Amino acid sequence: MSWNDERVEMLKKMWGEGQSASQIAKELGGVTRNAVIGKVHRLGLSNRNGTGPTGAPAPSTPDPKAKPAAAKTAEAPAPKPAPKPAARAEEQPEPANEPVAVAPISRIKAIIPAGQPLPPQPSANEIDPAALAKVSEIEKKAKKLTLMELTERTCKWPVGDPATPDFWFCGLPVQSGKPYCEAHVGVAFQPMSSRRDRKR
DNA sequence: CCCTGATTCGC
DNA sequence: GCGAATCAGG
Repeated sequence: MSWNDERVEMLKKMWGEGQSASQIAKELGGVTRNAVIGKVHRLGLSNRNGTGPTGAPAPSTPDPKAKPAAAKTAEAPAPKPAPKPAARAEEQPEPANEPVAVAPISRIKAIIPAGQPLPPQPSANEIDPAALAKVSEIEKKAKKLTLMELTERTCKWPVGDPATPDFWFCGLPVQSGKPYCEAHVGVAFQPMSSRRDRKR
């Protein structure tokens, strides 16, 4: 594979979106994250600075400080949080286990940082009691990861209100293929039969 | 252990 | 120019 225009554009786009090199590599295919990083550097966009619009690329400070290695990645996406998920009283975004397209895991990181609604919130409601019990139990063991700590193999089940400090992601090992751990898969993927219309 | 980006250097 | 190996860190 080579860096044709399309691929470079994709790279630029995703990098600009804050995607990690490994994710970009996966998306592009045929390259490793090293290749992506190498390309990023060659393109001169290693620093996720929006190149100065006024042609002022704001070159790194000519700081003669001896310490070329490890340039702390000081990124501050700081999205605008505040969306009250509780507003979702009417809708019930719980995915069933059929043609449901839960958040594609490769996109989840791209979506969340953008201040978008989070994955299926367990509106503890209408869910198999057994599964629920299981959840509350494993939540004690949850690793309580932050957004940045999530990976393809950590449960992305959100717990709490994003607007409060008591917000975290489950983080337990995911069930192969799914975005959630076993317990959360249990409540997220309800058989259509069990979540029958209870009102709707 | 999982992951991140940064750098080096032979190709 | 490319990217694997390596490094430095979370």
